[in-house]
Amino acid sequence: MNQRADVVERMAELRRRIEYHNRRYYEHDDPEIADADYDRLMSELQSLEAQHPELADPDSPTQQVGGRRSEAFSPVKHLQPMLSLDNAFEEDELRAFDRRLRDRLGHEAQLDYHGEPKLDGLAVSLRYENSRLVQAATRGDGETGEDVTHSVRTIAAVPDRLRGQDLPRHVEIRGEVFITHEGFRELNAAQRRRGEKIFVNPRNAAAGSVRQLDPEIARQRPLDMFCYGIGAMNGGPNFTTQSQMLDMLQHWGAPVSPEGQRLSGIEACLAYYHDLLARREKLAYDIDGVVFKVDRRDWQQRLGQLSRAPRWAIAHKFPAQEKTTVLREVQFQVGRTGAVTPVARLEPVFVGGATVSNATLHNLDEIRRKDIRVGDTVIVRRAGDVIPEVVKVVAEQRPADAREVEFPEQCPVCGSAVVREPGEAVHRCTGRMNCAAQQLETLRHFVSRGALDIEGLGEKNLARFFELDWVRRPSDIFRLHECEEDLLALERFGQKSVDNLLEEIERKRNTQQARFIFALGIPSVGATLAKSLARVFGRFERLRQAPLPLLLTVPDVGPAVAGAIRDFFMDEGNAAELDRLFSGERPIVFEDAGEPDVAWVKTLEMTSLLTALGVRGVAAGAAELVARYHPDFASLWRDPAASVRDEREAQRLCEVASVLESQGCREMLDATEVLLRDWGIHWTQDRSAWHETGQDSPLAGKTFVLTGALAEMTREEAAGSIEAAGGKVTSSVSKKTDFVVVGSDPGSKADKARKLGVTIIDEAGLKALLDKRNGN
DNA sequence: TTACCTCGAGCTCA
DNA sequence: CTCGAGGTAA
Repeated sequence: MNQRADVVERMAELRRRIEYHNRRYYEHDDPEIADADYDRLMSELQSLEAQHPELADPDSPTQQVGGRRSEAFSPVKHLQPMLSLDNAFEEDELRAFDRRLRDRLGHEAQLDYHGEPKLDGLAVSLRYENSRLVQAATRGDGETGEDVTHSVRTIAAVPDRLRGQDLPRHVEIRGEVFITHEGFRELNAAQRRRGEKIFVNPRNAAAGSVRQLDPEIARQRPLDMFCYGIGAMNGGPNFTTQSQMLDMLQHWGAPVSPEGQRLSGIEACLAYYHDLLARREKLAYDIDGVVFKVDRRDWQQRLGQLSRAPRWAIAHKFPAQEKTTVLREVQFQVGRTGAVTPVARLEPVFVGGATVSNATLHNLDEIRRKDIRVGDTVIVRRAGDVIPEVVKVVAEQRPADAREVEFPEQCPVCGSAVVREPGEAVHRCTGRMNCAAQQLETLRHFVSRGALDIEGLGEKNLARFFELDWVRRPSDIFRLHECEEDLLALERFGQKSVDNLLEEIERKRNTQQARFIFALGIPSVGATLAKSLARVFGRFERLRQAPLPLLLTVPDVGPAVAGAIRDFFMDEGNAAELDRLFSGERPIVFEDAGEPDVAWVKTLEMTSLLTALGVRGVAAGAAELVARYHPDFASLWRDPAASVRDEREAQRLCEVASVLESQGCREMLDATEVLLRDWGIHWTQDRSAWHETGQDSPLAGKTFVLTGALAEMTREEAAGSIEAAGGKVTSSVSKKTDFVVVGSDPGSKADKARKLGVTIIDEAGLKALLDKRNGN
């Protein structure tokens, strides 16, 4: 069977040739063959590998990420998510960070940190496999970014291959791509010479360059990079500190900031911060703060991370740049829900890398608090990275004719009364769908991305159609085809545009219920809640008909939200609009009209059964629980072995029990108690509370006193956990107290505990106790 | 909120 | 060539 040997040989040859051409391309920027020929080699190899899976090889070039011409901007999943950093703006916050860490680590002496400047560029993750750069990706949402290999590869500072021995099989190196001041000046000079666009700041120039499609343009741009961390890594050397890791990166040939320093203790960090702040102007590139990381890796690991940022690092931001400018006017914008927002129109001023001409003033209280008047000279900054903010008024420069801001009593758009609900900061226009602003905003929301997502119906076009009276409410969108002629007559609307738009609208007649519910723009119903409403009710019509108590059974729906939903559907205008959307020749059609959630149906049954039995006021959660796990309601009371799966559920069962108690349903109450006891829970009538009586809990029967603020939970939460574990929480320390849990800033209870010789533990100690009990 | 890139399509002039 | 839309980043 010579054929097989031939195949093996051909595959080896293909792999060799592809690797050779990869080297020419990647390392020497000097491809020898045309793309098409290269692709032919690649596809032949791919098809051979597909036919002979037993000959596949993980090291084959077909398995390499990035390939030769990875698809520009296609999504890339980071092997390890790219986290963001927690920010500190004041010294206090930095000190609090240090304190938090030392408490958590139980480390009284000072901590070693690694400090480095926080560059103002864009974050990029480089992926090296077998020492070769195979892929570069932007940060994206932290999980998934965009493939920018084609342009990042052209950055001189980014090595195509890592040097040295003991390299990892693969590694993600994280860093910041930026442009120096000098590079920026030269780039703009060149742009001007060529009559091309001038960039407003180095950051945008860098970001723009990285997202150039043509790598040759990127190559002309003075992009630079500093690396500061490692994501996923497989193999390679061990390192025990952040500083060591950076040394290692440098050793591999990756660019690392020369400003990085190891710092002992938080005072050294502050000194470092002030030093860099003073030298900020003299640095070759823009920085917007300093990053501090716990130097020891094992401590980093012990500290772990929160949802979005590691606990062991923080960015100490420089104060935002501020400028003064003149407030020309205050205008009032009316939003979708009628909220009237004051907006400052400012004399344009360049601050923090961008031109600011508008800034929200939030509400009337804010205006009065800052005593902002029209004509005032104000201090403006770009706070928290992006949103412009009027910091304060320069009182000395107030002109004699400065005007106080008068909040309109009538809506500036429709003239309806503007009211302010007691307890709310916002003013609202009462015009509802009679108000053009609210109509237009409603439409904008309806077609927006998370909603029906009608492409081609962007802000500009929508506003045009609105003014022409073609589209005043959502149902009009689906009648646009009736004005096809008029559409064609419009400026910049040819046959193609019209076809595309009408086809898109036609497509979006079919949609999902969650999108549609979100699209309606019911106050406090966002994308997430819309999803759960769709799931729970199964059919839109049921949601529409749902009475208040049913709405309240939905997770995350409380009285306010339930009321808002009810009000929306009760409104006659809304009802008529919905009828229009669902009637006619081609109504809105749901692709996912399904049956309601079984648990929810059971909840309803359960609720009505309890009601029939004369039990009133059963908590929604309890009803939901019972319904979910005991679909045959009656069996619950017959089968005490039925499982209750966790403490929350047990607690809810207790709620049922307390209702049963109050309603005098003795028989059912007894059954409930048996059920709870079976799970090791003792329900006490007097407290309507519950706790575990299990013997294996170290907390069982112990008495706790809590004092001081806890970092991770409130005292109430801690008390809840202790009771759940069978312990007891009291308010004052006595000889009978077993443990005193001391948080930060403890009161006199800690002293008393010391005097009485009661065991003192901290939050970590308490957690340890609780964990032990959860077993395992 | 602003700045930037890409894409499709219309507009304009040769 | 120019515009609007759509997307991304900070």
